[in-house]
Amino acid sequence: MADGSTVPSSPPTLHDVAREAGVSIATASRALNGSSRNVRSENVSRVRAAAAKLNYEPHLSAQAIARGSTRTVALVVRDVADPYFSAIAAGVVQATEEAGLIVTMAVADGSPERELEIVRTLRGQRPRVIILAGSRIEGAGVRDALVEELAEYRTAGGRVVLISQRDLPFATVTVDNRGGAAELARALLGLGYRRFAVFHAAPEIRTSRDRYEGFLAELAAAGMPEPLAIETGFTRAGGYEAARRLVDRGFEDVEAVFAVNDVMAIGAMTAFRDAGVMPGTDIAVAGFDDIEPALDVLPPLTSVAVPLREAGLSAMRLALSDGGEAGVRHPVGVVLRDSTPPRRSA
Amino acid sequence: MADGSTVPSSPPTLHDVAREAGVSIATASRALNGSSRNVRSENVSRVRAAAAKLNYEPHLSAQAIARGSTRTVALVVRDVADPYFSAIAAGVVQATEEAGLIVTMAVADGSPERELEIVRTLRGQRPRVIILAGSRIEGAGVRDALVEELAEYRTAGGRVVLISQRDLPFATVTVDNRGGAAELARALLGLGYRRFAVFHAAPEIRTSRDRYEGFLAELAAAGMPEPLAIETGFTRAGGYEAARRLVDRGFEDVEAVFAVNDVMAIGAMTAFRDAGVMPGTDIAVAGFDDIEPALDVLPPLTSVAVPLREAGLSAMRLALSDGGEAGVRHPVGVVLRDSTPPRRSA
DNA sequence: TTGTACGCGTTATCAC
DNA sequence: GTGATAACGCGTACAA
Repeated sequence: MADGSTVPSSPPTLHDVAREAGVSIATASRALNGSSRNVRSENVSRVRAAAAKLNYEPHLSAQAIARGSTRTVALVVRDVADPYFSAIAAGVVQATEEAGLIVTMAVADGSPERELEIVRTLRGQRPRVIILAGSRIEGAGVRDALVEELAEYRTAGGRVVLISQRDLPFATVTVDNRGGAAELARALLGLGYRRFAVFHAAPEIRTSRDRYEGFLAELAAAGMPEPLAIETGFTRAGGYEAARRLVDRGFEDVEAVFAVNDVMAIGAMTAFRDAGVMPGTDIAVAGFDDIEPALDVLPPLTSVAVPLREAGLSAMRLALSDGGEAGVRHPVGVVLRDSTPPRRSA
Repeated sequence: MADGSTVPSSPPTLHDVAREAGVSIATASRALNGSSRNVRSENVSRVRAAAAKLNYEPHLSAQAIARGSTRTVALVVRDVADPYFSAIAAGVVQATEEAGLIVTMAVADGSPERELEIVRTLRGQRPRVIILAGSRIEGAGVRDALVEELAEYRTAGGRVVLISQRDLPFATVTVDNRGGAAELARALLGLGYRRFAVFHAAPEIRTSRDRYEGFLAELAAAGMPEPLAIETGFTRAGGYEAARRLVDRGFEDVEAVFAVNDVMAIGAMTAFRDAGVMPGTDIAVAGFDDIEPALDVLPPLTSVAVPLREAGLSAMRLALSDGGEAGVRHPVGVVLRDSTPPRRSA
């Protein structure tokens, strides 16, 4: 029972490295990450060698507590599996790793209460940054509680960045949802469509509301009749269900459907087809986001391109460049495809 | 300048709570999360009230260092934006949150070296669990280094779980890739197909290799000629490109394409269509994974259903129920759709 | 340039 | 039941 015992051996500490290198703990610390260069280069290499030999890796929690700040970025999304959020997450993770930081992830699942709870417990992590993507915080008291919580966090030195949620006193990266929807409306009008249905989500979801309103406003400005509005879930299943409802009630004179995001639009296309209604032929369909699958469905989906990954990158950039409540707004662009073919004028 | 100064106020500590409640730090600690029940209930509520009033949240790093263990689960994936991995990640996150733990995420981007580097620095987090999904570790020395690194981590009390990567001395959750591919081959033979092309990825990607080999083995067992193999990327772009190559060379007598995952298959379908070759009509296409978009493309994609989210859940379950090198293997099932219509016998 | 010693916020081990 | 106090692993004055 001399040395070969390989039981729960704990990882080497700075102490071990120092001993191995024959220097003090302080010197070892300085040699490995000292902001001060005041260490004899010979000792530096000695310490580095010892660290490498022992396969030493500094205990991040210990560093955090000693330094008074962590290296983590907390990301809160509605749903990782949704391509919209996973694209944003990909951008956040990339930028975070490039900055040498660590991402922690939490899923709010569309519940404002859950989101508030997450933010509350998140503070225990003492993250450097909190990024909220796709929150749904228009609901009365929860909203205020969340704002207060975030404000307190910021007062303690944290950075808050919201993605796609403006009107809150924090740095924000948005996309021009209203403008994009309006542009889409103009494009569809230009193609000859006149009677629309809009599949939108609950107004608490800001993204949905902005797109919905932008579309409506443009239609109204063009003197068009009000479109048929169907409220449903902000998901593929929601789009599918809304399309079924539309088919069931008989869609009268509706010529084109605008679903406020692509997964809804794609779900709707499949529902139409399942009901024997051919998207692109019997009814036009347009979405929003221009996620990858939009190219792969048939007919390819008309959409509004949103730089999702870029939004994630911007969020981190914003967080690191301690700007105030500034915000960046990404432009979007309509992409016309075969799901909305030109319509022969009535 | 008395009390209203709201500058960088740091978050309340246990000390503050104790003072506010009029008890000692030790009592406060015990009242909030002490495993020992030896605290007067009156004091418990007093402390709880103080904590609530101050909006106290325990410093996780401090707890980690005091307790000697963190509450984090480290997840390493190839790419968050890929629906395959985001589905797995969703499962992992869900199970982790249910267990009251925290997920950190890192992206390996398909590089074994990067993955090794990630695992190395990950040890600094002292995570309770490391989950590797979709690694690519068959490459010579990197593989051994990774195994050694993980083994060392485990010796220090950490739990390692691999998803979709067997043959390594760690707990593993796999899906029956070989069996599923063989079953798919049988099904396609049953539909009357005889001449195949297979789009597969580099053999270092174990998942791809297993599916490829399973498909080949079944074909061979049935006395079929060897299929045309095209190696490409494990992504949508890879599938697209492989399909282009197949079209360019003229695909002779190939009747059906098996792409080793759905995103490749979907990319291939789009490429075929772009080239004027109608998938399902001019050429059959089958994939693997049965991700959601498989239902939305036209024709709907024949695939092999893999319980991705379940795999993520299993991984966490495995990690928490300190089993040894055990493993779970999820069954898969062929789902025939219109992308592989029955073929009139030759 | 280096080492000693203290502090970070928390838990755990003691006495009381 | 409770309160000092010593850890935990590290950074960093301060002194040498």
